[in-house]
Amino acid sequence: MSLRHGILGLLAERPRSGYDLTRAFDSSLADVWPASHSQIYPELARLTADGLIEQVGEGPRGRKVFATTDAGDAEVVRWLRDDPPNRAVRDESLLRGFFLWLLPTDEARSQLETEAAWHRAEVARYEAVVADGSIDWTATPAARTQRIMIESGIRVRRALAEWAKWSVDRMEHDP
Amino acid sequence: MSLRHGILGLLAERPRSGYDLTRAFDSSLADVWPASHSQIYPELARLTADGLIEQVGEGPRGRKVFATTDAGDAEVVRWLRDDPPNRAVRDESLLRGFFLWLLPTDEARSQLETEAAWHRAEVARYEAVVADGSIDWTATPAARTQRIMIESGIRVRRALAEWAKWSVDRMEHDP
DNA sequence: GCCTCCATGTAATTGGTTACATGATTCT
DNA sequence: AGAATCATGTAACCAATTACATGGAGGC
Repeated sequence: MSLRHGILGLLAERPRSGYDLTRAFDSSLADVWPASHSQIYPELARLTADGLIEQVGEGPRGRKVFATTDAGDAEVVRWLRDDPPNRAVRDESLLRGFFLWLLPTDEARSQLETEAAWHRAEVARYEAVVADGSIDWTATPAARTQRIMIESGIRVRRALAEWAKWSVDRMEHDP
Repeated sequence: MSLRHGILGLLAERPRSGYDLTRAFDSSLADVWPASHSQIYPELARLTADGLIEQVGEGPRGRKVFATTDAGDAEVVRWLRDDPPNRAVRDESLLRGFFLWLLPTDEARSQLETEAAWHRAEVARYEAVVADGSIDWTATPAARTQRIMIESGIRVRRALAEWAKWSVDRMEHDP
């Protein structure tokens, strides 16, 4: 139940509304665990019913702000400590890769070049976030951790960009 | 509909049974698109009903061998050409990373060391497959493509192993 | 005779996506 | 006045996991 724990983890940092959570799952967490508001709002209701979070405030337009309860904080930590990570990863781009031999060589090559370009653009996007002067990545434990997680994104994308280029070169002299 | 196209792609290479497909989704494709037999058998029925595959043989223990039809072959190619890849990736290990600041530093460090070790072991596993003398990676277009896809696994895992080590070092002098 | 692997399927539940539905506030 | 953004929710559908269920063939 990763969505559940993702929400708990975000609320353990600071109180947020469903809308705030939706934006977090759509920006910083989008590359590891995307989630939409239609999933988040019902889960907030369940987490409240289970006593792991509670509403701690309200705002304009019916905004409801939630925070973790002590039980909720304990549950995230328990999850991190005791639940073994589910290492199943689903990546449609790479699945397609397995079947590229079904296309004419030049089309396959062109698709891999598109992949390389996409990953390079992602690296640039991450690097721009890191270089953003308005963020102090040493300010809090959460910020330091976030800096580390951005680094994982940079390195994975860079590896995939270089891999895609390597594949194109390899196909060049071995069609 | 990635499962559907994954099955079509595998059957485009050569005829297989549901059991064969299950093993493929559990070995070579496991790292990009895991799928279990309980998903595969109903999908084979749907693909048959849609005229994209057909049963071309049978074997002991009720084994049914399927192959793509011309329409099926055309559909995989159409998918590769026209459907933009869904780039949403879900990785629970990395999601957990975002919340490691909730653990005492030494526990967080130890978790990252476990990650590094796991990724290094995966790299070794892939490298053993590549080094397996009984496989000729230049024999067919499909084999050449598979070699390229294994390389993506090696490079991504290596990047993550090195990232995890980098994170531990970073936490060392900046707790 | 027993164990392992091969081989196929269904059912119940959970998780996730897409579409539907509504409305307040703020900015220009 | 109109557009963009903030803000919440539900419903229908599709995809995936886990559990249930069964049995044949081959090796030892």
